[in-house]
Amino acid sequence: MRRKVTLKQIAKELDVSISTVSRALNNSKEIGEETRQKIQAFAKFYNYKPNNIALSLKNRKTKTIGILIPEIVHHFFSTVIRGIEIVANQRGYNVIVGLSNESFSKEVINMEMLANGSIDGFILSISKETLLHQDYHHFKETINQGIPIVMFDRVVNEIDCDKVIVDDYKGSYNAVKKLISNGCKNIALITTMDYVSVGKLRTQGYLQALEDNKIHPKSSLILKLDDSLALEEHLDILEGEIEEFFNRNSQIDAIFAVNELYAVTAMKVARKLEYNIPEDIQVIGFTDGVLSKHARPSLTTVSQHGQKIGEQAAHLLIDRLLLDDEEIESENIDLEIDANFKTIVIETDLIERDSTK
Amino acid sequence: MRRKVTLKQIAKELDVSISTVSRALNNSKEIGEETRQKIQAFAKFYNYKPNNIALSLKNRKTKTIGILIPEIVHHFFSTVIRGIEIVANQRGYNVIVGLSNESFSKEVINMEMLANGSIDGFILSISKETLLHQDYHHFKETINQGIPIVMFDRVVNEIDCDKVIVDDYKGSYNAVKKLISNGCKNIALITTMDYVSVGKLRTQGYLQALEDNKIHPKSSLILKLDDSLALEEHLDILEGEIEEFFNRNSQIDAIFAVNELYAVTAMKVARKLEYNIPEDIQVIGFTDGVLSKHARPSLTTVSQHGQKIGEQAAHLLIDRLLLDDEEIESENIDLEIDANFKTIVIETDLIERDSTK
DNA sequence: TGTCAACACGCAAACGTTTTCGTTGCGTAT
DNA sequence: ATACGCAACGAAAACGTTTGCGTGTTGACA
Repeated sequence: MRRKVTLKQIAKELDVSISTVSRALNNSKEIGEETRQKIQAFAKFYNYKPNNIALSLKNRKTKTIGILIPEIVHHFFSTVIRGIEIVANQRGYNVIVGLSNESFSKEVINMEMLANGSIDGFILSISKETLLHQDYHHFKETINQGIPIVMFDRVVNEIDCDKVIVDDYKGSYNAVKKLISNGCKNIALITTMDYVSVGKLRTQGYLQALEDNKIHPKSSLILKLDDSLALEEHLDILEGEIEEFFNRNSQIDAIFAVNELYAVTAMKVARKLEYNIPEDIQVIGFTDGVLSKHARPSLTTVSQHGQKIGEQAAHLLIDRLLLDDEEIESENIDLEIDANFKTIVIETDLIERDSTK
Repeated sequence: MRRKVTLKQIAKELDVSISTVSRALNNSKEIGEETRQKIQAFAKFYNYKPNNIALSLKNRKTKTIGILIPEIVHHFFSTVIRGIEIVANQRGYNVIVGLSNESFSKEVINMEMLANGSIDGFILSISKETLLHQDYHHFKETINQGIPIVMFDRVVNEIDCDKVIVDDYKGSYNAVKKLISNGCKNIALITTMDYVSVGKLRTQGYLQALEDNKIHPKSSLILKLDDSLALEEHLDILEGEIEEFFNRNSQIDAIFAVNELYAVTAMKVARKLEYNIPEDIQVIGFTDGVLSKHARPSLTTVSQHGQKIGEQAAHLLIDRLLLDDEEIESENIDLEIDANFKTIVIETDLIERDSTK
């Protein structure tokens, strides 16, 4: 077992000083050609690579970004991570992942853990519990410590930072508009509780699309489901809820669901009740995941472009990190002033498949 | 913006030495009760938290583990990550994720990047390209530098390290046995090219199950597909291949597929060709993902328990890291001797759903 | 021959910790 | 009064880098 070689060891071996070795390896022209060659050859032979931790300590930056998301076994979130990772890697950053599991305390713990020097900035999506409690002190403190945050998808106005969001409103607006132009009159909405911001926006888009087309929204056609039903183990309960919903509202001719699972479950129930899709009932879901592509019939969805979201978020964060560097170098003190936070909106696409006409 | 407070700042402010502050905060009894209280109160007020990077440098361990996987938008891999993250967090570790995207060079780059001090050990699954080239020098070098590796799922005998694998052989053996006991005579296998070890093992299990039941395997009933077909964009090609396969072999009464996608695609094609499932053709897939649960009919699968794999892998790695620590403290030099690598086999389960009788 | 660049390199500080080894001051036993 | 032990704290090294500054050795030039 041969541990990694350090500058000190090289220096001792070649009988020069540590600084000489460092400069030689960094191709400083302060070092004579001969010694430089010798040192570089030696270093190459022993496969010298500078120690990242030491560099991090010295430079006060780690070149890694922290990702904090509620769940990783989830098509959307993992797609975002992929986008982040690609850009991060391109630009010389690593990613360290923390999972909140939708829990407030885990989110706080994870954040504090990583904020103590482990990362240069965060990219995160807020956990449901945090959104419910509306307690955002950990975000504020982190930002106050000079650690930039980029939020995506589940964001919140109270926090001043860069954001990347999906146009949930327009996405569902267009989806519902599509259903209307396909001749649907009684369009049902299957959604979640309101405290998740994206759910609220998607509901608003639904309502607005109806109104703009002179259709009076009926509250009976809106099914609000508890989040816990989205868990795999409660799938049958979810089906039951939706089935009752259908039975209460036999006039339904279209369904817009705020996520993929609700949509495919609705399709499953509809077929069980002997509705034909898309002839009797047309269905559109939000979030284009693996289920939508392979459902039967394949599901028309509002695609969120998760990877692009991740890429944009990573660019935003890294841009800001580099900007901060420059400002520190130029001893520019008006850091507070030019904060200039951006919110990037990623447009959704309606991917038409077989669940709509 | 208030940057994080350091020991030095506390020391200066309270007019004591850095060492006193450090000891006071660590509750050393070398420090007088009074000063200790004072320092702790001050530290608490300014929310002092030790800098992780400095600790890492001092302790020569980072308390983070590197995960290196081919792909993250993948039910199995993300499930494994979740398992790793849970255990890692419990035991005080962070996880940093690198994606090889099935590429050899990206795997090497990522590994070298992280091996320079950023992590204490690796948990990884080998990329297809690496398996194809059979070039494992980067694993060997990493291990040689004293950085332990735990491999999962896609492992390789050439490398001596801890491993967590699925019993691919027995899993597919039992699946095929089930099909046979359900009365199937002409069981087709849809698999990948051989160089992915798990694919090979699953094929072997298939063959052995047939032989043990006096069924002569026919090569015409084995469809080997190129991996690239598994990509979303080539879905129609995949369907075409499978459709031709069906047409060549009209006697097929069961299908065993080595992954979820092949299985559901086969079901889709079978239905298109007006076979009934499970009456005419029964189907079993490997890898229990989201597709299997929601396919129509729902797919009987061999479940791999990805989360458990991740948890076991994390335990193996962390156990070894702690073991190494002890050995260093006791200056035990016979590190090489008691390597004692384990291979944990996670048994699969056959989850019976509606695609089998 | 003396002066002064230019060159090539070493010293030491700094990043933020922990920890070993002192160093005080003071009370107590001899 | 001397020695000794102990409590309470400080100085400094170490982890592995980078970098500003100092220094010695050249060579050229006046």
